[in-house]
Amino acid sequence: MAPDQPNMAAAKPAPQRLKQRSEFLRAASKGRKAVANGLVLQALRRDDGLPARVGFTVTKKVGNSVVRNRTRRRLKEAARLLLREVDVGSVDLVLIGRDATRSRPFAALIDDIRRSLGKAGVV
RNA sequence: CCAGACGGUUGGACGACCGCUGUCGGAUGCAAAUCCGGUGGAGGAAAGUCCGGGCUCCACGGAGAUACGGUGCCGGUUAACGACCGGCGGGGGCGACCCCAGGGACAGUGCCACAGAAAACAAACCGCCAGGACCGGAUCUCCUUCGGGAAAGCCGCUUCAGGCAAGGGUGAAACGGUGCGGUAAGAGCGCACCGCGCUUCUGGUAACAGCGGCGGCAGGGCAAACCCCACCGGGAGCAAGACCGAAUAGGAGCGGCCGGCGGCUGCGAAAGCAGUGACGCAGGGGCAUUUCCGCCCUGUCGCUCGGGUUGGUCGCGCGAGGCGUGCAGCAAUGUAUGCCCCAGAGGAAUGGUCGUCUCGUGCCUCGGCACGAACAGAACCCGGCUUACAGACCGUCUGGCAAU
Repeated sequence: MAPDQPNMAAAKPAPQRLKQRSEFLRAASKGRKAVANGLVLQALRRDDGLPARVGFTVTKKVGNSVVRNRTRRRLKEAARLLLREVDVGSVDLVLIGRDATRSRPFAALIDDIRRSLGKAGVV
């Protein structure tokens, strides 16, 4: 297990969260949408120079609260790890969990997000 | 050893890396913050939201009545309860044990389908019974003109007015059951036992139980139909509620009162008087404080109405608290004492990934390889109840089998 280089991580903090319902609705109606095996991505470019923000949506259709918690936590962790190395600029991202999000291999899940960002024209 | 009953505990373990959040300490910084280190971070049900409380706001003079809702054997426990514990009664099981919405049906109203004669003033469909009348039959006796006639009891049919409720049949249920006596036939009509009601005595705090006595016997079921009786109960809920922001806020309407200067309107030759709440000034207030500048509001008092409640802080975790031990109690529980501080989010943290082990299932070369890890996620807190739950472990007891 290779220890992290102290100067390489650059102490990039976790991305800000989307919190307002109106922000979610705006991303859904005006943003671009990309569907992958493990998730659905909605992306809305803001062009205001502020850092990217991420929101998560897991509906009750996916399962009970334990299942929904686990689904959202995997998405959250995958997004955190990916956005640490990929700069997406000023954009609002909404990650929507699906049934497969829970069982998808973690590396594949990260790759799903990466390719969805490309499809949505963010990167 | 097998089968079973009851109670309790537990609810995967360890490590590495990368994270989130509360808190403590330190460093940097004017500050906001950032970094480093330590430490805490989901459940037995966190669930359903079915009861009971704390807490908060609203309402409320006392007492009673009524309405509505709830509870309902007895005693105890508890802050309280519809909970719990111990009993009682009824039912089930060979047993350990389990189940029960368990006050009142002589206060009243109502319902009881189908079947059945009848479902609640008691009554009588098929029946059973002695009697009267008519008819028929055989038998005995008497009379005879030998054709037959008379009379008696018996049997049968029909019918009349009665007695009866044993038997049949219907039903979940029909004025208690079995047996013997009794009778025309029967019937608690009489008797014995059982059941039921009342009751002396005994035991028990009580529910109730036991022994005895008396009564031939009250009277169907449903109160989870209304109802009656006893007891209990204000309403809404942390999106409660409080503060900050922004506070002396500010806006609209109505009314009262007052009027520094100018302006405007009316009267007047003028001075002035009256009106007009604002167009300007002065004065006053706010933007943390002082000076200047700037911006905003503004006569004052009262009443009414509407907008704003995307933000921040508190409420918010030392509590009917947890663990251990002693004592009291059959127990629920109480009490004494020692130790401990044990989540606090807010699109909502409590995690993500990988590895080793554990357990389960499947496959087979018997040692590995795959797949899987019960139910389920705090949201103000506490006591219960209910529901979901893979597996593992412990204790007590019952019925068998075997051995001693």
